[in-house]
This record gives sequence, C-alpha cells and structure tokens, in this order.
Amino acid sequence: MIAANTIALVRTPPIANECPNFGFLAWCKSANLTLSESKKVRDFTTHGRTIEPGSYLYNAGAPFISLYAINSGFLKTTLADKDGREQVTGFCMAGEIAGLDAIGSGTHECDTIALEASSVCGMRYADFQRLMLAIPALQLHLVRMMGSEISRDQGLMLLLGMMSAGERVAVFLLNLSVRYAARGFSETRFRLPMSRAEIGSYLGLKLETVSRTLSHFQEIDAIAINGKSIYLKSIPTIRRMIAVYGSPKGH
Amino acid sequence: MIAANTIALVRTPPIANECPNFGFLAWCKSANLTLSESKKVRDFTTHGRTIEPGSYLYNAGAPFISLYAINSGFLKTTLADKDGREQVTGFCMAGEIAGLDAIGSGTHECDTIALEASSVCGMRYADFQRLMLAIPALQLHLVRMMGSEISRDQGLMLLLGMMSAGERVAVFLLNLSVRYAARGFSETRFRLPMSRAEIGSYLGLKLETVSRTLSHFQEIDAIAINGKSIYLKSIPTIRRMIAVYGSPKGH
DNA sequence: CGTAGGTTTGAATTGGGTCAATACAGGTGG
DNA sequence: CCACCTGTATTGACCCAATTCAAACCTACG
Repeated sequence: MIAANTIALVRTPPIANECPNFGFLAWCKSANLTLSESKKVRDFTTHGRTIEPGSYLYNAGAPFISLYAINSGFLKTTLADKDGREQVTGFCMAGEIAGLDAIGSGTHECDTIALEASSVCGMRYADFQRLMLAIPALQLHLVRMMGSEISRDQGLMLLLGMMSAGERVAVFLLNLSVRYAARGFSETRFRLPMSRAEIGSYLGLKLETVSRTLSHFQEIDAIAINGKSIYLKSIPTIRRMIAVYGSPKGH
Repeated sequence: MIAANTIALVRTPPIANECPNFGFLAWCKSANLTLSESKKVRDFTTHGRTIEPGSYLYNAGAPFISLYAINSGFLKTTLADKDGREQVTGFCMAGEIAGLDAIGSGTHECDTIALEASSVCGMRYADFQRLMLAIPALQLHLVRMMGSEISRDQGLMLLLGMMSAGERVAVFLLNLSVRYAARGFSETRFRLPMSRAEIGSYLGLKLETVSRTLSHFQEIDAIAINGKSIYLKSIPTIRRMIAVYGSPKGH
C-alpha cells in the first residue's frame, strides 16, 4: 500500500489525463467531492477500456459488476421482452454513466452496445458501495442520478403514450441538441450515430416513419439532413412542432 | 427523551398496530432491519393520514418533504407536460411506497391522487437521510427500491413502444392480478378502482379502445367484467394474448 | 466494381382514434 | 320509493396517422 502510494506520487500524471475529457473524475466534480475524495475514487477506477462499434459493454442478464463512465463515443441500451422483441431504451454519450439499470436487481436488464468506437472508465460497484459509506456526498449523488434516470424514463413514457410521430422526432432532435451543447459541441450541427431503425425503436415508430418525418422537417426548412449528419436550421421551428403540429392523441 | 421512552414502554401498542397491515414497518421488514432499527424508523413516522377519493397526496411542483407508505386504498400518479397534456404514469396500492419520483430533483414531478379513500404513513426524507447514515441496510434498500422503479418504468416503455391494444390491456390485468395476489387478495376477482379513461391514459390508449378490448376479452371468455368488478376466468388465455394475439408493431 | 446494409419514397392497408348516440350506475331530492 | 340528473361506460360508423409492402437508391467497403 505504502509502496504503491509512493510510486503513484512519482508516476501518476495529472488526474485529468487518466480520464480524458469525461469519466469518473469529471463526474466526481459534479458530485462536489473534495480532491482527496476524488483521488480515492480514482484509485478504484479502471481506465480506457475501448469498445468496438457493434460490440457489447455488457449483456442483459449479466451479473452487475461495474458502473461505467463514458469517455468518448456513443452507445445504445436495448431491452428485450420474453418474446424476443426488443426496444432501444436510451442512448448514452460521453460524460454520461451507464449501468444504473442493474443497481436494483444486481443483474443487468439491458444490453448496452457501442454504436461507434467508445472508451469508458469502469468502477466496481462493490468498491463504489464501500466508498459511499465513507463519502456521504457520493451516496447522495448516486440517489440523485437514479432519480434523474426515473425522470428521464417518465418523460419517455409521456412521449410514447401521447405524442404524434412529428412531435416524437422533434423531442428526440432537441434532446440530442441539448446534450451535445452541454458537452461543448455544436447544438445545431451534429451526427446521428444510430440508424433510422434504432431511432424508430426508441421513439416507438417504424424506420420508414422516422425517415418520412425527417424528410418532412427538411421540406419545411427546419433542418437539413444527409445520412447521419444533421443541421438544425431553426430550433424554434422544431420546438413549435411539439404539441402544436398535430397531436392526434392529445385531447 | 428518557421520559418519552419510559412512557413509550407503557403506552406503545405492538408495533404492528400503528401501521396496520402495511406501512413503513412492513417495509422495514422487507429491508431486513433489526427490531431496534425498525423502532428508530417508527419514531420518525407519522401514522394514519387519510386521503379522500379525488384529493391529492401531493402535487407536482411541491417541494419534496416525505415518502409515503400506502396502508390501504388506491392512488394514481399523473405526469403533465408543459402543454398541459397529462398521462397516468402509475397506480399505487397498499404495501407500496409513493414519492420516489421526487428524490432526484427535490421536487415532486407527479401529482398523486387517491382513487378511493386511502390511508398512508409518512416519513420525512430529511429524517430518512439521517437514518440512512446510521443504518446502511436502509440505504441499500432505498437504492434497490429506486432500481425497481426504473425497471417498472422501462417495462412500461416497452409496452408503450411496441405492444398492440390487446397486449397492453392483457399486461395491465395480469400485473394487477399479481399485485393483488402478493397482498393476499384474490388474483382472479378484484376491482378496478380507476376509470376506463385512466386505464387508457396509463396504457397509451383512448378510453373507447380500452372498453372495446375488455368487451372483446369477455366475448372470447377470458374475463367477465361488470363496471369496475372484474373476474379473470382464464389467466392462461390472457397470458397468451401477449405477443401472440396480433402485435402490429412487433417484428 | 459489385454486393450488402441502410435510406428514401410511393401506394395500399389497418389499428386505433374520433365523433356520436345510447345505456347504465350512483346519488339526490321530492 | 321512485323520478331525475350527472358522470361513466358501451357500442357503432367513419376516418386518418402510421404501418406494411415494395421498389429504387445510396454509401461503404472488401
């Protein structure tokens, strides 16, 4: 232990370098941990695991070992019912945490799959629990994270329960825009790393409907889209699609 | 303090009597708390608040003060988007906990409204947090509860995203059946305390569709229904409706 | 350069929504 | 005790948004 610490003093690069851009340390900051607490977290963190596009970060049914902070890349989470039908339940980008779905049951309920080459930091949940006992702020932060996951899911339920295709796609684009902006990327020009079918699955629509809706948005000059590259030409117009442009199910 | 304890020894009825049937103490048991830990929880619990049908346990936007354990009765939670459209996001029955939606943000996101006369026990979250620091098992239990809330929501997302009307209603009936059974009630004969419109809102359907689907289930002799009373004549038949009886959106 | 997977677009179909009329249940008051 | 009234539930006829089926079109990649 002492030897390890001593060595660490010599060869540990600045903290930021071990979790480039995003990762658990950025996350510690948002949890308001002190520097020494952050160091404790770092000691239990594995760095820089990379995942090829199309391969799994973890499988549904796998025992819950670790939480993952996404450093870079883009992943999807999918949930299957017992009849084999599956639905995309979320997309994960740099700066976000994956694996929360398993905390309740101890088993992953989702598959989490890279859409493009991604890099993650991992932390064993057993270690995390031990740290939580020592660092109350960490505990609160976990609860808050799970709370926002619940809010997110409930927003999606609202979307799936009562929005028209146009509204769903608009919500989806605006949500991505906000998340890219929060990470310092352009809020108007970005890539859609997922396929039309995956967007459709997430929104409860068929891929053809997604494609048609995007074409329609392009016709009315709200966006320009070319394959996976999109440019939001008028965010206000897109925003106006929600709850104004036809909501056949709304009251 | 000492005086209070002394008095308590004399006049405190058996724990169960303060939380009849369900409530926080039943819940402590499922959290594997020791008796003395349970007593601590009880000391912070308010008992027997009753809510008239149609009135609110709490409003969306209200600051998060307490968690509630449902003793008896039946409530719904509804979520509204900014355009005023609202959707039922869940039903709560005796033995379940309400208020978890607020833990993330500190503000209730849902309205929670009694469908029939209900009685609840309350516990201030501030006290709960303090107890969590003292009782690690409580902490784990909260996290597990939030985890199951996430699972529940994701199941509903699956339902809303890819199931036909028949499947949705079948899932709904089977889910209620299981929950009633878990509480010692009949799994085949029970009441639907909510209106058709509320069922529809929860399932992403219109009330007419719910009514038609129930009538159809009755025609094929899977159920007998009369207003709010239902009898599941053949649970296997209902189970077979899921993913077999037409799934227009399924693959 | 050819093949495979993803995307766009068109035409036909349909599940569930909308509108509307009727039936029923639970209270209320005469 | 019954006639009335109000809100909920059922049922029918029609309609439309989104799905399904199908064909053509890209784009990437070996």
